[in-house]
Amino acid sequence: MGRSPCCEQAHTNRGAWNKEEDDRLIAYIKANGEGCWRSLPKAAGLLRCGKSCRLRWMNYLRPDLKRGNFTSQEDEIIINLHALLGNKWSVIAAKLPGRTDNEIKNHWNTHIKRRLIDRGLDPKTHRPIKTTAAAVSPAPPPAHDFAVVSSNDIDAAPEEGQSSTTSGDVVNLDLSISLCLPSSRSRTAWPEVATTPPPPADEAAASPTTICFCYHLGFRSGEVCSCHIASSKRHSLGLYMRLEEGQRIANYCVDS
DNA sequence: AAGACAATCAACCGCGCAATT
DNA sequence: TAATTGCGCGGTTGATTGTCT
Repeated sequence: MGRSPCCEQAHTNRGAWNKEEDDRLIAYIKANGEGCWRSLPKAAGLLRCGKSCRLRWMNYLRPDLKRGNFTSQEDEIIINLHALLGNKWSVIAAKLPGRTDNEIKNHWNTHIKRRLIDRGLDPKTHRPIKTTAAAVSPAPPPAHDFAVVSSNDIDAAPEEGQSSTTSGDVVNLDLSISLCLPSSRSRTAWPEVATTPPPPADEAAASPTTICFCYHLGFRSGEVCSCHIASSKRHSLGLYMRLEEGQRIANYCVDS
């Protein structure tokens, strides 16, 4: 199955956007809203492909975007969500109002990743980096290979202004988070927590193997997953997570 | 002052998926 | 059912800016 190019490359501008192009795009979307990106450039009088227009709007021109440096609180949220979700930048961005997936991805790659390495943590798995002996041992289990955590293992929430992850050996997670399978719209496999297909909603609510992150991350039903378990039932579910030896869990709530 | 190098981030690319034809 | 289209995502690139020597 062939795939046609998204636009007529020969007749489109590329590279950095200029002020006039930005103004045209803003004016058009203000007047007409976000519609069909493919037809937008022509309608707006832009020599850009629709994809480029969408990217420019989403990542730079949207009025609700928050510019400027990431706060330490935002960093913590990113780290926690990345530990749970991996490189699901769009999902992470959905929990940080005013931030885009591209911005978060760049911030991760340029700042946070290095900071984790400096702390001796593998930025992919969020676990302590093993020394040479580990190089010849089998690959470590995936970051999302979870086990049940008893509530007795939970530390109190960190004091205000105190970052539990900065202590190095504390895993900073929202223990009210649970996980469900991704929606059919999701692009790639989600962390392999639930290993069986999702049971019907009623059954799922009672099953300890069917848990939903998304609800507790503040997403509405069906927003990022296909789970429709009644919200009242989801609250009774717990977090399943594997701990490395010596690791502790600090209670941390993503929703402020 | 100038060149080399590193860091940053906007923009591009290719792909997967769902919807449409 | 297969082909096509459009959107959105994650990974990567490259231009710009900052810092060091």
